Amino acid sequence: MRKGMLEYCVLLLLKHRPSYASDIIQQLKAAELLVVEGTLYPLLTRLKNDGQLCYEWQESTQGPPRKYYALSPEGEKFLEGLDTAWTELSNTVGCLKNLEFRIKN
Amino acid sequence: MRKGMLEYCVLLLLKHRPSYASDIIQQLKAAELLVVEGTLYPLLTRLKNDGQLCYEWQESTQGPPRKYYALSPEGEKFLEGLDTAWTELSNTVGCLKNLEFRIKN
DNA sequence: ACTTTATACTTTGTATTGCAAGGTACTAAG
DNA sequence: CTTAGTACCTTGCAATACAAAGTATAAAGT
Repeated sequence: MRKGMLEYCVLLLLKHRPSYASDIIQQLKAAELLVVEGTLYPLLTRLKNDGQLCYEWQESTQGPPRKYYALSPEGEKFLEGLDTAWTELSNTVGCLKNLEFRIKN
Repeated sequence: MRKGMLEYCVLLLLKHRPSYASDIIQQLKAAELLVVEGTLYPLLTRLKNDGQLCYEWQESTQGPPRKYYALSPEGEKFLEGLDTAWTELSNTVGCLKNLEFRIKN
């Protein structure tokens, strides 16, 4: 069911604050969404290639440098579209659940 | 983004009322979820093969007979699991959106 | 110096899902 | 007996998620 939602969740996170992959995974885990590297890295690369994200390398005090991703202006517009889609999907499910509710009572 | 949500929506509909494919498509359209035959038929077949749905043929007054699908007891349990997953996903997105809200104001 | 550990980024192969497009079959009307 | 309407089904392709394995950098221990 989470399919396709990851993109939205990652963009929401990055709008809040630019982050690098491992950090994103930790933040999503805090929001109870488990993602693994093999899922996230290709997603970030794809969003960058599509122009929705940009990144810059930053040194780390504890290991190799990190790729900090952030939303591009294009990405912000794209995210607004996803916001709309999410709202509509939410409404649809709510509508279908109410249907179920009505029959039960 | 709708990936994986269709299954949930279809099961919600069928819990409400057993239906056949073309009718399901119409009902989903009424809930503003556009689905096409090439998506729905394989989904129904898969859910039936997994034991979540069962069906029976019923004559129609206006054309060929229809395959009415309904939830099996197993399917009802499965749907409860999806209900939980949906609630959690909703919470996760809400959480991530609030993060965004806080930074904006 | 060299190995180990921790951190971070990347790639490959596979399963699942959604969809466009095309096909089959039954019924009723002309 | 052809046409139109309805309904069901299949095939091939693209996109997404993931497991698993690989590469690379830096710091700490020996």
